[in-house]
Amino acid sequence: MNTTTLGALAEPTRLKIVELLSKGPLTVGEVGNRLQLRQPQASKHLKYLHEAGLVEMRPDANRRIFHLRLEPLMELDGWLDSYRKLWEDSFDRLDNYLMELQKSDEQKF
Amino acid sequence: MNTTTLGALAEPTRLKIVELLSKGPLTVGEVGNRLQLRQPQASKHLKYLHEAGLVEMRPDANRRIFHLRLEPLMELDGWLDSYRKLWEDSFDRLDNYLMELQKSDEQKF
DNA sequence: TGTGAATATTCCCGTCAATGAATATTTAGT
DNA sequence: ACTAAATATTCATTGACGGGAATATTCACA
Repeated sequence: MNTTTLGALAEPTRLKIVELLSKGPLTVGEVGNRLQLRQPQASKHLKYLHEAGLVEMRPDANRRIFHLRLEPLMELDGWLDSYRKLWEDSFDRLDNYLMELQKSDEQKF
Repeated sequence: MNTTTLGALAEPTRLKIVELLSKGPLTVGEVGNRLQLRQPQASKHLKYLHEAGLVEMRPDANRRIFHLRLEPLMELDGWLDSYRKLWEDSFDRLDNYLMELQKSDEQKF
């Protein structure tokens, strides 16, 4: 797994930006407005996200429109695959346990 | 989503520790050996992971056995849910596009 | 109670990154 | 060319964190 992606998401403001952009592309100013950021901070965080590959940019005259890149999130999702198996296994074991419990309960009647 | 989890995973060594512990519990020393860490670094990273809730500890006499906690990873998985929909949608659109392409190809014959 | 093994903690240092303030750059329209 | 709007960059400050080295703690056992 790529720690660059994780590092980019590990900062609260940047995580909010990602969540915001998941609903659609926005300009720097719009990101700043919605998250109550000063303009330079919005620019900086978006630059960081861009360098981390989490975001793409399309210039539009005076402004720059940012939109989310899904690839890093897909990679993260892939990384989680092996862990998903782990907790699915434990749910299976819990299921078995509960079914065994029920069996032994039934024997009481 | 919890940035604590993301922050803990964003450091390469800690990510390796998580991956290592996904295969089973280990002592501090064993973690250090397998990842070529000096003992204090192993201790520190495991402490960090513990405070972030990614790891649990069971004392065993002289030693401490660490094992992975799945809950934070499950939370991360849940956070990814909404994004999964996004790329599944784009795959759907790609499917549609390819099917339209095929249709128009067929018209050539 | 003394010893060795396993682990934790402390201190120092360098680096990175976040913030705020100020300033520079780019672009469209006149 | 000039201006205003949108955005980027620079600079200084501060705090977090990672690595290394040294030391402290804990525990079983004799």
